Amino acid sequence: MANELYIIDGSAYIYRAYHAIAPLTNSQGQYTHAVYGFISIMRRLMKDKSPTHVLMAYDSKGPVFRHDMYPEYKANRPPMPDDLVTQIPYIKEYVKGANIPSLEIPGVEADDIIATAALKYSKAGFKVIIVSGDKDLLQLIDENITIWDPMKNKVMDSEAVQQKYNLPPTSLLDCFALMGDSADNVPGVPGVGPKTAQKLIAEYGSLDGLYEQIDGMKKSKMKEKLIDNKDGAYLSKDLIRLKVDVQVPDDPDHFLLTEPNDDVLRKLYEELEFTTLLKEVEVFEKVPTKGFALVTTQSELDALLKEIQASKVVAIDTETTSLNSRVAELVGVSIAIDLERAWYIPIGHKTEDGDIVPGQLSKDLVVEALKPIICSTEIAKVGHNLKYDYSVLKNNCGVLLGGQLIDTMLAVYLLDPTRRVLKLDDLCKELGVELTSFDTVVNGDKREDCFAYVSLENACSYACEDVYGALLLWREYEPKIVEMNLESLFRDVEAPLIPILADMENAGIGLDCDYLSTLATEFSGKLNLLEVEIHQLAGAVFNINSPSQLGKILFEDLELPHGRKTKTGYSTDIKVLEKLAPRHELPAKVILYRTLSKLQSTYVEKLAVLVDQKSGRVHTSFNQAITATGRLSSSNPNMQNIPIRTEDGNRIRKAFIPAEGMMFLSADYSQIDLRVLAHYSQDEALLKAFRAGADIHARTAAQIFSVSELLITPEMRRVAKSINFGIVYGMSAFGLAKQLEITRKDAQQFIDRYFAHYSGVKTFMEKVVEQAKVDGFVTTLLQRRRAVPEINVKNKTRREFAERIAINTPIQGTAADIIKLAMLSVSKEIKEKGLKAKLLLQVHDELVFELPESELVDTKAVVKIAMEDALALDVPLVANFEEGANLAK
DNA sequence: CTGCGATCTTAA
DNA sequence: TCGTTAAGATCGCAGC
Repeated sequence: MANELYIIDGSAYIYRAYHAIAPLTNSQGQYTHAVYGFISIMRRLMKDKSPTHVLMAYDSKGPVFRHDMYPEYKANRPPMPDDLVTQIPYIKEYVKGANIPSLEIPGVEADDIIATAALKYSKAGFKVIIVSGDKDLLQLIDENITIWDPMKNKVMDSEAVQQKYNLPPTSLLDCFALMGDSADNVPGVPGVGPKTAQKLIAEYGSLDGLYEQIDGMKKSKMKEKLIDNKDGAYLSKDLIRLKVDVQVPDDPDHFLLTEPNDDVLRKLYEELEFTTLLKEVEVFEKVPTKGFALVTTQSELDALLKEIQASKVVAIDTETTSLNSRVAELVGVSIAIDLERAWYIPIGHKTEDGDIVPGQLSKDLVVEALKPIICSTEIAKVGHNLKYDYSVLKNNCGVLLGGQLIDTMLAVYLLDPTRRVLKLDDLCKELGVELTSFDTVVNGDKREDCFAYVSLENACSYACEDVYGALLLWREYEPKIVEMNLESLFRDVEAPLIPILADMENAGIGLDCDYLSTLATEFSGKLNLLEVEIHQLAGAVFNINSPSQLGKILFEDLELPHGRKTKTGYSTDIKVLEKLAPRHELPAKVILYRTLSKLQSTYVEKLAVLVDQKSGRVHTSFNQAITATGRLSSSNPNMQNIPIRTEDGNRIRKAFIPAEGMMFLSADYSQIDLRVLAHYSQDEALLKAFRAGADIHARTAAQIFSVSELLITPEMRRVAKSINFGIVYGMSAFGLAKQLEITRKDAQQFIDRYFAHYSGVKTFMEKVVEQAKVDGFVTTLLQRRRAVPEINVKNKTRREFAERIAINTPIQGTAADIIKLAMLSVSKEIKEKGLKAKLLLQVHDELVFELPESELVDTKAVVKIAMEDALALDVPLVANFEEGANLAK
């Protein structure tokens, strides 16, 4: 394959970057947007094309030879704006630092350098790609020279030119000469635009041809103009013609692209404050591996134990054969006592043949020896995602990880619950330390138990790096946790929750697979029928699951009135379909199809796949470091959104069954969000309502409709319920109107009446927002914190969103705090009272237990107290119970 | 083939 | 523009 040379129209892209990006400055007031834009374009070129040879061509400063020919050349161009002038040196510095070869030649323009170079090096055997959007360069195109415009991502070759201009590239010069160029003040022939010029050159072949035969042209205004402006046309041709004999190096390898000079770039990015770019040229510290040791003999193990004895805090990490902690087998354990000393104890490393790698201590021996440390309540354990290690040690080794659990993943989550980056190696990178990645150490091995095949030495450095990394993170985060008042939440709530969540995951929940498969058969039968009916009604076969195809059928083929539009087309959501249902049978069927197919794919089919064949149960994952408010989340499967509102949904709930002799007990908090709101706001009416044990929705309805609570209709209660929920989310009149399908005016009236009665709520909301504007964050009752960075921005939409976050997070987050406290308390009580009840699920305001039927009364009493006394608010907390042989309501 | 955004639906 | 927090199925496009 021929070598490729990319020639970049540097000056043009400087201007483009300048205009494309909104003004931006560093803290010193230096404008930086053109630099940033230019660098972005170049980086995209480097990334997308990975060029080997590159030439950056610049215009020269001052007049060029064309000014000698025609003093008015480019005379109408305004001078370069001052805020761009000051950015040029930075751009040139970047090009130098990136080691992009460049040329700037006095008296000629970038186009001339490009033309000369393109011809010269294409003759030398290069494929030349000119990076430019300038049409004047199109005249250079031949079989070895193309032009690529990265902004439009369009490649121009001879064929593309022919298509656009109906002329070969060689005729373009003559064509452009007739047209002239107002931007460059090139006169051309007045009255001749692109269409006429193309036609003339196509007809006469060239400018010379045109003027040779001009006498034969039939008399017209155009003919006169052409004759009158012959000089202008030829002058224009000379101006547009590119110089092809400027001085450029003979050896094309002059333009070999070499590795960028990170020191230069770092200095530049630092000065301009390009933080994202800075990350890429950061220098990472190497992990000091001197203190890492492999433990393969009894005496080494003894020595290790002796060293640990004096430690109050150790970092620990398990290496295993699986990400699933219920089947994972221990391959090795690493332990660190400080940033200088770490050990790796290999146990289950295998050869490719599956034989045990010789020289490893036995698992039983190691577990027995480490047990006093692992289980010790006196030694705190540092680790990243300790829930996993807790489970592995319990399931695979029969030991309980004890002592304070210092989970660095939870620490960083509490410091910023909105952050998405939680992986150990990424977090270490932020601190300037690069750990060996898992992929590197297993060398791309895709087997699930790949770590077992890693050599002892490589495993040692990898595993020791992990415990080192966890210690490093804790050294960084601990002072911040203290400083931000998060210590108690971390130590007394999140950390002790780890084993509880691990136990819930390990317990799983029983599934009636036979029942589930009859359900699957029934649903798929119904879906097939519906599919046929829908296709018949539509008069076409299409994918019902595709909103775009469905939209086309409904609103184009059937010509039904469309509602809301989305970014990509017509909306076909449930609201739209319900509106259409009275007009046509099809949307009604689609609603049925959608709900059933959702149940089928998300629940019926997924649960059957996820059921553990060994236990007959599904084991969800409870994620403790995901949500912005402090709630848990659940995945694989999500046990927090099992359907409940519809009959078919409830049939899915029936598939969950307790073990033999056991039953389910579900306990849910009554109106926990509104009770938290009452506590926060100290609103008299709200406090009174909850203290009186009132039906809060009915009471709200009585207020906003000004009638006795006894006369409240279900419809009135529904409206009140919507408002009560909406309040917690910071809803507007618009939102309420949409929800209730009433006018905005009516909605506003409801809201006004609500706030008139619950005036303390309004004050509370205003205060929270006001405080957030000062602090930049909000907190829950247990000091959980969430930053609200956009609370003071100019953009109204974003600011109002931040305000709603500021209102909702303390409420939702405090409710999350409370149920976490309840989980801790209930687990402790169950253990102390020797009850057999097991906590299986948490669904934000609900706890689900599995327990022996014989212990129902006792367990209920324990759960009630644990939940209702979880935290003392200024209103009572109330838990309600449901029991049964499945999860149906 | 993989990743990702958009749309839609499920829950509290 | 317009109601918070999640998970996940599916489509359809962009890029490899």
